[in-house]
Amino acid sequence: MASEKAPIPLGSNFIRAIVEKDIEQGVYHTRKWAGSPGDAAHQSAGQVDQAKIRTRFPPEPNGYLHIGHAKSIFLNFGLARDYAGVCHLRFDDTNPEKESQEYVDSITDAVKWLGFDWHNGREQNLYFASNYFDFMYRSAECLIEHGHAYVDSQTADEMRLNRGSLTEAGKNSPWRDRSVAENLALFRAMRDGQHADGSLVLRAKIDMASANINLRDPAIYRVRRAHHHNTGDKWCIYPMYTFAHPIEDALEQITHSICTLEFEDQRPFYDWLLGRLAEAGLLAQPLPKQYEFARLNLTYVVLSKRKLIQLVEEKHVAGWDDPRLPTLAGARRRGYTAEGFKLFTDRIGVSKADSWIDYSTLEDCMREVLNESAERRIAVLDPIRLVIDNYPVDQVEDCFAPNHPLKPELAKRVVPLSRELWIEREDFMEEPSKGFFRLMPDGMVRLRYGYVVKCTGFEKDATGKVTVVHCEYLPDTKSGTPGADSIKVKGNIHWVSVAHAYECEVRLYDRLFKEAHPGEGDKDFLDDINADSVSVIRAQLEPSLKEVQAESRFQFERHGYFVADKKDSLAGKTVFNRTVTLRDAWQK
RNA sequence: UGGGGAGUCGCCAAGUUGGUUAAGGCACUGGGUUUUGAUCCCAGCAUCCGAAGGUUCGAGUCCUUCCUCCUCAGCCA
Repeated sequence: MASEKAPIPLGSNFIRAIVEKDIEQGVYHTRKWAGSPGDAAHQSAGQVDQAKIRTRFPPEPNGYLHIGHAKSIFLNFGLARDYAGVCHLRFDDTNPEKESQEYVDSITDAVKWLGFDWHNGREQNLYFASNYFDFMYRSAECLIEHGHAYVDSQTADEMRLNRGSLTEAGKNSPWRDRSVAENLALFRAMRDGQHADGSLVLRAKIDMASANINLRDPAIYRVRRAHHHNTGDKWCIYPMYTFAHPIEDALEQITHSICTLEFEDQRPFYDWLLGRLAEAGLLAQPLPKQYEFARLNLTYVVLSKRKLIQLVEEKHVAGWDDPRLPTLAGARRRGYTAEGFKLFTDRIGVSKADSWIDYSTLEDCMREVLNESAERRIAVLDPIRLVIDNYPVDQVEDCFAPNHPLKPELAKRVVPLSRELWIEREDFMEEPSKGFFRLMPDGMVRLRYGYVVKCTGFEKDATGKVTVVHCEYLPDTKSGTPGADSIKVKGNIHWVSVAHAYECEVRLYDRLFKEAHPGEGDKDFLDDINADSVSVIRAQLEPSLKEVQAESRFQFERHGYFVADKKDSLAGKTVFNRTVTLRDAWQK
């Protein structure tokens, strides 16, 4: 047995491997944590951190979270959960012009909805980068004092010109060799509002000839007179992401700072900055390390913030929570579940390879979760009348339908049967196509949970459209009675009693885009919008569906999964959204 | 064309320091069960790891060359 290889845990990936190795080697065994973010002095006065690792999910509050973020959330919070660590929710709010409280609120909602929590005992690990502005300012002065940063008076255009190109080295700024005293005075004047927006910028002093352009004296502080959602008008200079992010991680004692691939080139600066600040005694060791994974690419949707904002602002959709949007708020209204997203992220894995996940993979995950959890109900979406001519006019009888075929303990409910029923238009064919085994002239079919009926005729209106189908029922064949199987029929259709039906609004959603890669090439992605991405219908539902709680999810048998819309449903007037159809192997 | 990454079955993705027949999931294809053309069950599904050379008793794992794709030149994140 000892010679057998250990089984590979499901969901094994390179980041888990790194974390496991770090824990095994005790890289963070002596790491301290004073109970809150802080500098070296603060943390060194604390205890050895009980959290084995600290990760963080650091969104910028400048938009709504989407499915791509779900991948990152499950990664970061999941790692913390699996390795006895904690994960911080941190708002990376260093650019006041784009950020707002609305986004902060929607983001916290979404993370909670996915089932995560940033509390660790009494510790509440919800942070804002803007709360570290004082320390960031101090760090900037520290860099200046050690000759690692300078104030540049070049214009943005000049800076760009002197940055060089991918193949050519950049040129030093004429202001690169200002004295420490002058830099300090200038930087303080920037802070004190004595310089116009854009007139001066603080730059790290590294190497204008570096092959890595991010090391060619990156800008780390800019003058920007803007009202900040958290700090108000206290500051007129704001740190850049490049500078702020590593510091945020270090102050929070993050061990594994996980981001997407496009930040790979940034890692050398991340390490450079933290190294300089740690050697100056400002930051506690061990320092956080950055790791990168491939972001999610999903077909048939757009996940870029710019495009999502455009869809919302130009009203191509009804808002950030439009059920067709890949935002988490939209997915929630669509009826997608947190469990489904968990399954999805487990299934797609984490690696550094660029990949495209087909949208159907997500839908499959939602189906899988919903199949297990959603109770069954009956709904006729495109009704035509079925009259059982040999059924007594005023008779009503109870039929019993299981609430969940896989869970008998959920019992059965009563659905009333009477002479006139609504059935699905597509369940009747005057001239059946090959393989069709539902209702057809002279054909027999079972009314699900009721009787076997034989079609005896049908009526059409002036346009040739079938309006009524006639049939006769076989009294001995009621489901659940001994004679039920006396006649075997292949077809089995659902129905709702006309006299008892609850008519209601149902929204059938489809993909927002008709192309797998919206806007691919030089097209405008808006041209790929699917004009039929939603159709609002009046459906006939079984009576038990009239009063249901918002966000209740059901499988409408033979159709798919539906959710009671949490926004537009009124008491006694539920509106349903189609989450996803059932798989349908029948090639029509 | 400089730097940094990535290329393993249709789509994802494991593959420790090179060691026997290349995990797993999804999809797909057969077959079975089924009062949802759903679910479920069973079986099948890469002599091959971007390509070509090389090292080795032995290579997806090491070396060389080449190819393809992604990414970086914001006072965005």
